[in-house]
Amino acid sequence: MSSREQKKLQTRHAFFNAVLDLCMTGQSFSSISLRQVTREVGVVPTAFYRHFDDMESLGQALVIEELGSTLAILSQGLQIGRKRSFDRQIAKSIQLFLYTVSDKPRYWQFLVSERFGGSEAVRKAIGNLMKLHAQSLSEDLALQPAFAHINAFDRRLLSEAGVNMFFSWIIDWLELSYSEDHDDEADLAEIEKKKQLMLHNCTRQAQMLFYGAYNWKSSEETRLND
Amino acid sequence: MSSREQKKLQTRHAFFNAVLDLCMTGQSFSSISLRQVTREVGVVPTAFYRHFDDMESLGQALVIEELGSTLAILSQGLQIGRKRSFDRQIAKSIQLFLYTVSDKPRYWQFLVSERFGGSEAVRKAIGNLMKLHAQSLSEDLALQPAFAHINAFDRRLLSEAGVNMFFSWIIDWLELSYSEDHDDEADLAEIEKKKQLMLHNCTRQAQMLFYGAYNWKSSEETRLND
DNA sequence: TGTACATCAGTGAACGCGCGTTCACTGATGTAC
DNA sequence: TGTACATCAGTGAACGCGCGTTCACTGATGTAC
Repeated sequence: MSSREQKKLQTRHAFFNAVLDLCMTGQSFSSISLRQVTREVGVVPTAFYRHFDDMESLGQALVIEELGSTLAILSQGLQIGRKRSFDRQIAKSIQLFLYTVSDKPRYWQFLVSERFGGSEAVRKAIGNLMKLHAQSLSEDLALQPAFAHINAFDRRLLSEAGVNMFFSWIIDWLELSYSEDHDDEADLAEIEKKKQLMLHNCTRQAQMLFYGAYNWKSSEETRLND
Repeated sequence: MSSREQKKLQTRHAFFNAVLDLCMTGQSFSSISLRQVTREVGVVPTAFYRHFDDMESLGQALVIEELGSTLAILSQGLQIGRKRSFDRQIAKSIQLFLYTVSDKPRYWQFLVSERFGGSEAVRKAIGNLMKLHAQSLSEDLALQPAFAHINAFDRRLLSEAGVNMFFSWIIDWLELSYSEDHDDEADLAEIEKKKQLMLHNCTRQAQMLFYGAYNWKSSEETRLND
């Protein structure tokens, strides 16, 4: 790759980083202006068009090129169904998940905030990502003997419910993580206690869902009408 | 109440409606401008300040004054734990929930989109609403014999997981509802089939969670460390 | 290797536009006597 | 009931500002011979 191409890719990543940083200041992606982004990157506004058609394309590219790999890494790490001890595996997986989230806060904050946000392209890109993630979780669960009695369709439903549940924790968890950085040291113990409590509660919620699935009979019809 | 006060209240509601309508066009609340709202209401931009300090306050008031009652009505209608037949009760409750959502699409779309959106005041107001809703669901569940063995703490966790699950369906459900209005008549049967399938899938997801809770032992500790 | 030309990421001036907010105002409604 | 004054929701002109996008440009990097 030529040094010119390298430099361009570098700037492209700077655009992604600028968006993520700006989104951490409390504003949503659709309220961020093209000029704000270029200012953050350190280029002139017109340079934007060398990389993207408009903000919508930038957001879409960010999700597809940057956030996709984050989710993929998580999927690979989880492997929730690969181990024997089903019970402890849930607790460990939740722990891994939440600390993965803390590790790249900007990525997860963006995913959650913009999942139902103002940009259609971004919404769709995130939706696709989550479907892929649910698919991958579903395949993992298929390996777990405890779920052998659940058919593929129900396993997919379970995975989607699981992924949605995991995502519902992210914002609260990140808020706890942030307070860790800003509060004085005396409170650190207090925050750590809160994090342990949240880990505990999230694990319990996940257990209710997955125990439910464990006790589930795929053969049983769900009738809607009386 | 004087006719002048009545007129003012009317305009205040017109502001709420304007925001909801504008949010249905695909843009997020934080990207809507003050002038857009006043244009939609049909008053001059400066008239805005007779009612609200800024857009942030408008959003907050909208959630507290308008959307709170919507959720309250739903809670009242659900009463998920009040009936004997626990199994069928889930199916009926999901059905009621989704049709409540279709009934006031703008309200639910706003709640979901802005739950993690760009306005802190709105985010917090919606968070409070959802906590209240989870609380009310938890109290309902306490009346259901099937959950008598679950302690109050776990019941609260279950309720929060449930409310999050319900909210995760809303956007997909509304998209189905919208397509009903816009597609040609030939496809109506197709869409109705999709809605029935989604009702079926949502019910199954809810059953997994609540069956899980049914099989849950509150006495069992959730240990996090090895 | 050296030269002449092509490419193209980033520049900088300029544009018209919608924005939030100020201010002094109008005129219908409400109140005090 | 009639009059004189107060209130205040909505008006309309004006402001300075940041916005997205256009255009012709610069100068470093890449390529062909």
